Amino acid sequence: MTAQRRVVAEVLDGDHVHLTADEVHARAVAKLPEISRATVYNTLGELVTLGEVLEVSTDRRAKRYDPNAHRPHQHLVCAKCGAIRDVHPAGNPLADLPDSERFGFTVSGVEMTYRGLCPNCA
Amino acid sequence: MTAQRRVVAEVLDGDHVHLTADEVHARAVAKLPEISRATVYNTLGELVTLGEVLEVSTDRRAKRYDPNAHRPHQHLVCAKCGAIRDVHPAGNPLADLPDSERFGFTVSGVEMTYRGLCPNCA
DNA sequence: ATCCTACGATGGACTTTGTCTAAGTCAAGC
DNA sequence: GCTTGACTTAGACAAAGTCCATCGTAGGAT
Repeated sequence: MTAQRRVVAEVLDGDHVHLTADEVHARAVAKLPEISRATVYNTLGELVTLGEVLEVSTDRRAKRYDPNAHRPHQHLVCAKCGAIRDVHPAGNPLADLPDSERFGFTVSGVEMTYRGLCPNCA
Repeated sequence: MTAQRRVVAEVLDGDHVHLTADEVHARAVAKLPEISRATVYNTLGELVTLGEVLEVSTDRRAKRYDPNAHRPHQHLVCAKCGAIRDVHPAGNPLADLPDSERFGFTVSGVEMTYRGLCPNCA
């Protein structure tokens, strides 16, 4: 556990946090000016491998990193400002895929992205 | 309707077709050698605007273009080889998001990506 | 205390995907 | 035969991410 890794972990702390790698880097630099982009990417990659952080791709721009890796959830995204909320749909979406629609695949998970407008943008 | 646009439309024809822009370009070049990348991008963008083709982002690499724009569907992706199938889950995933989980958003749609292993890779 | 070693950090080059722009081409209409 | 405008082209550019050679440093060995 180096200073660099501690700083990255500190930046990724809180609820409804969905920062891009660049945003993580910018905030890490504020705490530790000499930290490099490569180190932030490496550390984020390790956190993902350890299962401490989830990668989220709600748009085709940058990956976002979600420290809420402990409770399964989906995402709700504002089409205008990009705000992201963690949400918990009812039911089990995996069960909603009939065998006839599985084409012999071994289905192990599903990602859902709800789209809409947040109260500010609506 | 120019030769270039016709070729792009021809490439995007069939079932379970999910080509990247580069793949579309490669196949278009096979039919019309002088077609440029920019024209393929422009034409794909127009087809998306017209609602004839859907953009699909199942991984964080390239966008894919799905000519099956007429019937709503979701996608099932092999984690290993990247094969993509169109699928039709039962139920209405939009209705599964309780009001208490909407945070005041006006929710208008949802994208689902099922992940698993295809028969070949399993 | 000094030297060695190995791991992690660093910066920069590189890759991929996509967009933009300036210039070129072609057909239709005057 | 020109002009106009839409479409196409090639290449430059941008954003996000990965890769790699080098550098620093902490901890162990002498």
